[in-house]
Amino acid sequence: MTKPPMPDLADFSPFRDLPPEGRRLLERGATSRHVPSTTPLLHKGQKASGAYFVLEGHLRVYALAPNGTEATLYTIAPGETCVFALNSLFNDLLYPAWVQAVEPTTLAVLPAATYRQLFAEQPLIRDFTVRTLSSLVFHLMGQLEEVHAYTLRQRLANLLLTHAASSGELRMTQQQMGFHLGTTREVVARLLGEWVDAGLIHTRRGATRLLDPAALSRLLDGSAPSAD
Amino acid sequence: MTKPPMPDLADFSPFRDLPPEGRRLLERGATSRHVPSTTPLLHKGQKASGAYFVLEGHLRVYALAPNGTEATLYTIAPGETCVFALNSLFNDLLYPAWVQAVEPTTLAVLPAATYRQLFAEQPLIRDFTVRTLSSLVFHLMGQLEEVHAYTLRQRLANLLLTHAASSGELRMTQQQMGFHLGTTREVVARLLGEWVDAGLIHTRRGATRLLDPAALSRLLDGSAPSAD
DNA sequence: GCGCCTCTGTAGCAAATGTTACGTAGTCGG
DNA sequence: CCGACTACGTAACATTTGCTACAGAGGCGC
Repeated sequence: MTKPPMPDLADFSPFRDLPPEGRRLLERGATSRHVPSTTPLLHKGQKASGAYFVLEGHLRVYALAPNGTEATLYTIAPGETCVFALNSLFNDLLYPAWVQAVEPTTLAVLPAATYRQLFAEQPLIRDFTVRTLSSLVFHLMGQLEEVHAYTLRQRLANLLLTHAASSGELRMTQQQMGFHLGTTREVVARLLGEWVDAGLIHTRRGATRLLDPAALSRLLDGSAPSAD
Repeated sequence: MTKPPMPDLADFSPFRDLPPEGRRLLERGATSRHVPSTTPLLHKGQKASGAYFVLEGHLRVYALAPNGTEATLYTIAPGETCVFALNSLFNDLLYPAWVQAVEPTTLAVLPAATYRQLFAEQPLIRDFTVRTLSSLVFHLMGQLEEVHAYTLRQRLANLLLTHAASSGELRMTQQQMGFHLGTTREVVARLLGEWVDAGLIHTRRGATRLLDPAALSRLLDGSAPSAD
């Protein structure tokens, strides 16, 4: 198969709309990098060397517990940036989590100096930066609240409801769901099992189909957890 | 008692170092507001109307679970800003948590328009904003990781170690520790009780004294939890 | 001192979650 | 069809955490 057209950083907002001198900076500084699936990109404690932008694919940012269980903090889709980079760029803080490509991913990397210059000179980049950081704060606060406020059962129901494609099917193994929620496969299987018995969902290898989304939603508030 | 000198926003970094036209903006726009202790400042879902800066006192940002348990997300000390405001300023997102004064607190409030103008015109304010957001992202990621990766026992030990004053004493009721960690007083009492028996700490009304910080630190990694 | 309030210590039970251990079923390549 | 691999189902058990209930102890005002 022929290579699909190589995406370019300059095609993405906000870089697309930069004035000429901004684009010239990009062209001079940006490099591109391809990472195969499941490749770890960044370790906890490592220092990020520049601003990373996802052009194609997906990155996953996750925490890793001493006992080996993972928990997804957030994911980064094409057109978005790894805020860890921004963090390190402006703060000299070490990155507090791990990053991994979940599918073959193309990144653009801007050296810290270039990004800082863009930030100083280009209002578009400033707004983009603040908005990105700000959304992330919002997202993280939501996650943090979720962990404290909801049971695993509720969070799993929420995962199914929010991530199911329009077809009503979530294509994800139970192991992946476990990682996502910071728990183990067995626990996920147990909970899904309950719902299968109750006729709310149907499971098969690698996917879960929602049969009664309304009933799942109801699980989210009522604290009465199981069927009795 | 005579009023202590009223702190002023213009005395704090980065406002202190603004050029004259920046300070003029401040003087015209900033208002000051005093909040007594334990006053709720902001509800979840409310929209923040401006940028808040703490001049005196402390604010606490927390999540509130349906069952009533709280969990501190972060606190805001004098000289710091409520990033929620920044969030709402730039993103039109609703604030995802609650805010409360934990002691009598004086705030400065900058209208959104004023802050946006400062951000656009003053490099100092830009840097301050990004650095603030960025530290918060860092902090929240750390918290999120902590919740997933460590047991309550470890998180409590960590709380004692990191928050104890230089005297080796933490002035906080067990109820407050519970709120902080998102659990209940009884659970805190049980864990502290273990450590009292083991001679690691000494408790009295309203305070906990560390007797053997080294032993507490050791609890943080070894997954062997209790004494046996 | 007395009453009232808040903070602490403790015990026992219930629920949620993690762990261990195995068996089954789908998928793929030969 | 066979073997290997991966994903899933399930059961029993250990641990952790939350919840209820109550008793004692420190502090404070009267």
